[in-house]
Amino acid sequence: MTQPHATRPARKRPDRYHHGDLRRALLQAAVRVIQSRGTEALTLRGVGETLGVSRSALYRHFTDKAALLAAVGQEGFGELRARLQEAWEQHGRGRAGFEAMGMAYVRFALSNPSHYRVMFGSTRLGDLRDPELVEEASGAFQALVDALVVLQRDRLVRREDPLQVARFVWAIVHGIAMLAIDGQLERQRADAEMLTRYAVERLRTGIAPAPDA
Amino acid sequence: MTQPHATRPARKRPDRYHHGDLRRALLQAAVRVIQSRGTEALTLRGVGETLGVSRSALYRHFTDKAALLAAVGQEGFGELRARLQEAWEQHGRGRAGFEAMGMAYVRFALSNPSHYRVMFGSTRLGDLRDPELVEEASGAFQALVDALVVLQRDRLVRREDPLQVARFVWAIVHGIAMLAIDGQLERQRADAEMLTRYAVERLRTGIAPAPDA
DNA sequence: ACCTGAACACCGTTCAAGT
DNA sequence: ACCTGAACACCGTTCAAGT
Repeated sequence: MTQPHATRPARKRPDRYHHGDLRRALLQAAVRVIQSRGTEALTLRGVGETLGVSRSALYRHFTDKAALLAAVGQEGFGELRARLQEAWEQHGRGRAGFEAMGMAYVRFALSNPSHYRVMFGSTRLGDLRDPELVEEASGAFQALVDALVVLQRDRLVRREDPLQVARFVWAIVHGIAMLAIDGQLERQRADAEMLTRYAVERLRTGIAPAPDA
Repeated sequence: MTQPHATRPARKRPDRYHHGDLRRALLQAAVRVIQSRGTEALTLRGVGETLGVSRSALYRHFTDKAALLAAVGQEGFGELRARLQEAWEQHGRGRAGFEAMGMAYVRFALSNPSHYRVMFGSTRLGDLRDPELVEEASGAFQALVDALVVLQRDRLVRREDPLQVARFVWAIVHGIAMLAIDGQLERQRADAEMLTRYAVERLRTGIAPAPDA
């Protein structure tokens, strides 16, 4: 207040030398670009420019573009896990909760298609897979395993290896999500949600005719 | 035979002006690069060079790189349909044939991971989807629908909308294939095949406990 | 420690020009 | 009709240099 408004506090100066938490800013900017304009549109020059930073400043915080994408993917798996746990807990940790998880999974993917693709695509970029990305992906998968163990305890799911059942369920929602994202379902969102509901029901009883039919 | 061997038939001259069927040659070269070194390694300059042709010759036959990739994807869907039909017909068009189709699907994807990715990824490249690619993809999907209709007739599958059942089954094998390709299953091929077998069985009877359990 | 700016080796695409 | 070769506007990455 005592200063003339020509010299603002440092946090307002866009041309200052050090950039608070540049790594975090770069990551958020990358996520924003991917969300709004797709992964193809993500360029290191572009994110640097929006942050008012040189295009090579990024290399102080990420070894290369693949590492940046791995961080984006990691962030996505964290969000996905949160959505799955919310759905499970807010719908009674039973059959309804299980269906809600499936819907939440597919909705997350369709609401963040480019981000979702990076989550699974960036594991193969770079020679060795980013261990932190793998860790976060395991966390999301574990949310599914945990739910299945509860369903098994309540005799709603066969008592087989929960990891195997979880992989099966994961493949189904991942398959639906990817088909929808890639435009293989006619009316993307509506068909994906209908298919998810159908899948949850047929997952329970199978596609063989009912015994009394 | 009457000509001296210094002047061979035109088809043997590698430096001739016109290139028999350049479009076909470009497509095959692109498939070869994608198979052996991945989609990232596919450059128009590269395929031109291996064919001894300028890098812009390609634009006489494809509107751009996305169109070339769409043609690659189209070719892949044709091969996939052939594999599915083979498996179905050679295993008795029944329950065994259905499982064989599932295995054939996943094996095709794991044997041609980059090609498989292009098949599904190139639908979103380009603003309007290549109609020939869509057509070929529908053909592969139809092989699955046809099999399900037979299974329904023989009372091995519920008599619901076969398109819906087919989408469900497709999502499962696609999900397994994508997870395996992206390195989300520990031992890629072994886990994918085990999971496929498991899926076919649980697909039949569901994951709910058996009625007499 | 952190960032810059020029340079390098790549891309896809276009277009006037050749045959 | 079909292809060439130079040019253009982009990339990611490196590295000596600045503060």
